[in-house]
Amino acid sequence: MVNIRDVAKYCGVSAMTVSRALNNSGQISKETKERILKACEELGYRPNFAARSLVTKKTNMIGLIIPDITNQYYSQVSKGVSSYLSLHGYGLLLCNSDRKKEEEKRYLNFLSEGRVDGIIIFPVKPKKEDYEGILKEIPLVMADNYVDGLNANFVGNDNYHGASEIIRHMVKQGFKKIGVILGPTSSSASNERLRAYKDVLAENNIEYLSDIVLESDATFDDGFNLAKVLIEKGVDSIFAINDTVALGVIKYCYLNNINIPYDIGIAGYDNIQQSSMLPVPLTTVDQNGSRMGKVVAETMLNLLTGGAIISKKIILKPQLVIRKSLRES
Amino acid sequence: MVNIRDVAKYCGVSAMTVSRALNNSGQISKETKERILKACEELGYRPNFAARSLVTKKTNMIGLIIPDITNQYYSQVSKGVSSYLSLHGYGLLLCNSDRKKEEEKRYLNFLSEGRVDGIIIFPVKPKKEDYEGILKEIPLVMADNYVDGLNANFVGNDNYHGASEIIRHMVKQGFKKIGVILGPTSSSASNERLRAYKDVLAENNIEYLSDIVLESDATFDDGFNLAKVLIEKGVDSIFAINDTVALGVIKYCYLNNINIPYDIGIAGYDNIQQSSMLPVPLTTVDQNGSRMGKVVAETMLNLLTGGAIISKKIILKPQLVIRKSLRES
DNA sequence: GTGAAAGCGCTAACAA
DNA sequence: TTGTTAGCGCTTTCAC
Repeated sequence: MVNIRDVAKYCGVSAMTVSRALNNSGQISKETKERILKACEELGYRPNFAARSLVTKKTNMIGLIIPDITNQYYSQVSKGVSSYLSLHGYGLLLCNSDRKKEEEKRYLNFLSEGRVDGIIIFPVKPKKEDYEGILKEIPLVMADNYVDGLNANFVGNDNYHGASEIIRHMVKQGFKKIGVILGPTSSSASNERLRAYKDVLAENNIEYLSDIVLESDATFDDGFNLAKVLIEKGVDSIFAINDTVALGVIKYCYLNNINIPYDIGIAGYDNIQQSSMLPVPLTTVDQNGSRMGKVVAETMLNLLTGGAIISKKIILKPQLVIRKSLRES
Repeated sequence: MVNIRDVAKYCGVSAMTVSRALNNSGQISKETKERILKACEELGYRPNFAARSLVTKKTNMIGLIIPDITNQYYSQVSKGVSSYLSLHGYGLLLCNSDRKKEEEKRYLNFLSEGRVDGIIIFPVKPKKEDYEGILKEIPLVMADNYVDGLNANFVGNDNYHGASEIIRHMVKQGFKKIGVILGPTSSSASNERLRAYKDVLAENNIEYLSDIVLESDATFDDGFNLAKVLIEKGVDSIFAINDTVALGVIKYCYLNNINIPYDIGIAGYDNIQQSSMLPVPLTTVDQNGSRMGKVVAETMLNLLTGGAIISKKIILKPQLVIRKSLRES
């Protein structure tokens, strides 16, 4: 592997001059610069990342920890992050926590060896103490699940708003016994949506029944399995914590000849691409993962460059997407 | 940031001894080792990645270049790669080329600064000369699109086999004028499937009509737009290069009240999760992205550890998944 | 079983 | 405008 000194020797200059040519730093005559750049081409010189980052203390890398890359919301987030970073000369170190706390911890450890300049995390069942240590060591942006009392930058979706909108729509469509499939209790997103659910029921004088509000790990299989439970309890509709769960519910209905939306109404959350192409298109809430990705990456880079941070807490407004799974209006 | 010398001083030993304790290398008494490890805990010491990799010339990082992370096949591949790497102490540097050649090149450059120990690439419109240079510098595993004459490790899906199976099934179901939406001409996957298409038609004495075989960039929108073109040409069925394209076709049919499978038969490729949950479930070919991810990562690590490589060219067999979009058997 | 010296490839700071 | 020196934090080599 050819190094900076080989180039220097080849050009009859010092290593420092080559470094300057490559980094546009300091004063350097146009001719020598061009000569050096040409030599780098010819010799196939590539600056050594480790050496550079050892001295500059910068990696131009950002770590992204997400629960599940095969979930479309997160893949959109990843794409948004990736595009924004790439545009600004940064690389992405992707960590798929698989919704496991231990994996998340392992990755946090892995990243904290100085592999990245900052960490963006979409945490699973977050607790304050999990992130207090790392927060002192490396810039951190948290997303989706707010951790109370943690002085970290946060970008969230307005879950209360999104859920209120869709539940209100459900009530307006005439549904009265609305079953819910939540995410884990430690998920603030899930809790906010539950709060909205309760408030909208109260607004409409509908009794809250805790036995038709179920907790889950927010997977497709959970949707499939819990649909059975809820339907046996006589709900007239189901609000799923995300579209993937809703797809599980829909699969159950499909296999059991339960008509959507007349036997049962279904509402999702996320607006994944396929939601619009179902037998009965899914009414859902669009969180715009790609926008989230961009914003979270932008926040990170602002943090790194010390640029003005408008707010330590950014809340994005999701949008209700009305389709046919809650009957026609 | 606390470094190895701080730990050494704290323990009253040399930096070297600390290094040994951390790496299980060389001889070291059990007591000192434990004492040092405990001190590392206490001081919150984290080994510096850059310094370590500067001397060892290892990063424990693998770069993955894929066309589009929001495509489910690639997100499954990514998950497969990620899990396997994580299991073996490696990290994943994800590069989303966005199906753009220039992005791919930029990433290749970025990675070749010694940021990773090896590169796994799912190339877009690959040409031999694009990879000859990089191949000399860093271990490379190519996937999906074979590049003729390039002496690189390759993992592919048997596209000829997969396409033959599904086209044969189409013919058996009575379809005679089968329109095709291909990927780019430079994609060997696409070309192999086209070859299978031609061979199966010939086998069955069906004339090959080049005007119902269209090229595309393999996106959802391409499926939607080209469906119109093909249907106006009077095809009785469409074989889409992937499920995403097929979903585009299905959306077109849905919006135009064209009945699947009676007005038109649809076949996809990839078996993404949602294919089974469509109004009319999609007959497709399962490439098992997660298995592909695992195999490609395994090949990479074998390459790095110099372990026996069974073959430089691994071909995985995909599986025909029969559902209802080509009528019931 | 442990330590001292050297150096990985680069850039910051200062000197010329 | 260019060069010299030093050192980033670690491991390799060799000596004890």
